[in-house]
Amino acid sequence: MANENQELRAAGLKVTAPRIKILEILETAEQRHLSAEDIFKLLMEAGDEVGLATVYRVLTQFESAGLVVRHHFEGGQSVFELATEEHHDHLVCIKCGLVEEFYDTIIEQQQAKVAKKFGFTIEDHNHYIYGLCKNCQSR
Amino acid sequence: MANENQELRAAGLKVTAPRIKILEILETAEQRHLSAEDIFKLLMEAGDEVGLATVYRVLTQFESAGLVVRHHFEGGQSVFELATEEHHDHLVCIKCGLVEEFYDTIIEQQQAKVAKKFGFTIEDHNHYIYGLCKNCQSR
DNA sequence: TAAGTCAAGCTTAGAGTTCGCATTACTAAG
DNA sequence: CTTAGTAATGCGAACTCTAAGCTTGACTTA
Repeated sequence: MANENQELRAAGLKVTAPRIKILEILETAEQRHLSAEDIFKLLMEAGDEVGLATVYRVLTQFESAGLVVRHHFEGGQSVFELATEEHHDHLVCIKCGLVEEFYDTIIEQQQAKVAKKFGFTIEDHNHYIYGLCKNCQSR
Repeated sequence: MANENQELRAAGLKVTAPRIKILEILETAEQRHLSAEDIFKLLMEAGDEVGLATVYRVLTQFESAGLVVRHHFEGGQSVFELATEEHHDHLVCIKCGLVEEFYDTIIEQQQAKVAKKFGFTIEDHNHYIYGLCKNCQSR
């Protein structure tokens, strides 16, 4: 539990109750990918009094600090996930919302080639594949 | 000019002044990728009285009809482009907004493999590469 | 302990997009 | 060609998501 304290300090952020709670939720929730609202609701359910504005602020700070990554899946709010050491992209089920993470060396390499061909230097990329997961196909 | 009429009819859409004008703009603007606001402004400049709500409505209809494709580039509005026969993805300059289109067979193939591995059937995908274009690098 | 700094909370604001409803325009039938 | 019926437009208001302002409260440092 003092774990979060250290992570926050390491990220150069002051240790405060909202930040600890939000980090805790990100680390323990069943869903890895959560929207600000999701987190807000989980806080409410836990009986924690944190304003929605604070949730947004804290998530933005976490993003700047590299603790979390923000994604914009099709047609909805931003979702946040804890940053991992390795970059990865996402497969999203358009029916049930299931999110799978993938990393494909070949795709990454090809991306670099494409950018080079156009004279671009890559800063970032989004690669989302939308479809139906195994479960949702059979219904 | 009667060209647009036919396209609209072919798409199963009634031929109306706003739809003709918007289609015209999409076909003739220097920028292939336009936001609803962009289109609205161009209409205004041309002296055409079309409501912003109508621009959104028409674009949504065009999208449903398969005439245009909608994209959500990072951090802003949706942009629309005329649908092409062939799918393609995008390189976006985060400084000047330049958009380049690319199609990479290998990436497409790998995507299919990834989806298969996870048991997904692909419905759609977004693949945006963000970076600096040649021009913006040198400044 | 007192002063200063930074975060939290709450409300308000803003951007982007959509909705509701009265009016107008297209289409098809007579 | 005219008319009725349906569908689209225009306008404003509303809505969603997110961020900003400002005051209050908490923690740090002297």
